[in-house]
Amino acid sequence: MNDDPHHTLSATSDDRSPDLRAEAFQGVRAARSRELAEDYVELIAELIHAQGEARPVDIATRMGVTAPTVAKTLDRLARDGLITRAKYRSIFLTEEGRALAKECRHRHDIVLRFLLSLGLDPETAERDAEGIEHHVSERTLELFAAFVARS
Amino acid sequence: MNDDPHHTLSATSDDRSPDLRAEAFQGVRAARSRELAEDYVELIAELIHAQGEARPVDIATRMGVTAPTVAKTLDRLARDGLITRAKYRSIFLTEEGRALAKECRHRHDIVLRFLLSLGLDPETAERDAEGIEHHVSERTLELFAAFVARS
DNA sequence: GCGAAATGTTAGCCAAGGCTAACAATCTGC
DNA sequence: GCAGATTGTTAGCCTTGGCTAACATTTCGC
Repeated sequence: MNDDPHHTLSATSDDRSPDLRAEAFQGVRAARSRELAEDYVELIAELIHAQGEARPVDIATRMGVTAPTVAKTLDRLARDGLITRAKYRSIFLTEEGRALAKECRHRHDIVLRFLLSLGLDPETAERDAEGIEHHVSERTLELFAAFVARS
Repeated sequence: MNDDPHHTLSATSDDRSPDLRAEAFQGVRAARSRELAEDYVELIAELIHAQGEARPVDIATRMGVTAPTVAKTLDRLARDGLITRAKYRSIFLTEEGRALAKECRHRHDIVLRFLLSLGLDPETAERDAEGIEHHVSERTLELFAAFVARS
């Protein structure tokens, strides 16, 4: 797997070409730029389900940010076609937003259940899942799901 | 594990208090703000090991960004005490930078080996590890390491 | 050792995602 | 139905992390 005789840095030293490496980082950056939108859409879907509507104040509370930050982010989501909103009214997901929410929920669920299967306590599992879910490829997700099913 | 009779949203519905939820997101945001610094420091350590020195041009190539972006980021790292640099000279890690690099390398290794143990192909494993490593708690890391050792 | 190529820096632009302060609208209780 | 509380918006500021264009320095080839 690795015939570097030195082996000093690590047992999994990264000998990929700089280009491949650069691609990986670009992928990570792309994922990062989607993360916030995914978190919002997922939360909005949840609020609509749980309370019948999604209000900025509830989003702010649950995201741990201030109301103006929520307003600005919601404007971006609307611009990007994920939600619709009217002044002083609660928020609705577009078809596209609902699709994204569903997909995120699915990924979140699998990651969370995977971590729980490994034996992680629920609170840490929830925290880690929140961060990890946006960085898991389709292939990895399948492996996680298979592991959960097997356990 | 979950006695919610509805069970309509998901098998792992999130009934944490809004405050706990907000904390989780704050943690994720904190992790995000550290990510770039960690990636740079890790890469700088690697370059120093592999080539004897870390030059901005190599960082730019491997991170997939332009030279001015690297320059600006390096200024922030210097401001934050992770590296030292002189104009037109190559980059050095401070004691603190070296410690961070070591820690990151360790986390990266475990996550990567864990993904490989699950049966993921090396290229995808490397890509996913890059994104995941910053969002894995100490507890989770231990579980990953234990899994690798067991397999 | 000089000129060209490679590398590094500076200036200035942009968008995202935070914040506070100030104001506007809606909702609630009486 | 109005006053006060709650909620929502707007304006303006900041940092981060991207970019291009322009310029400065260093290094390399000969």
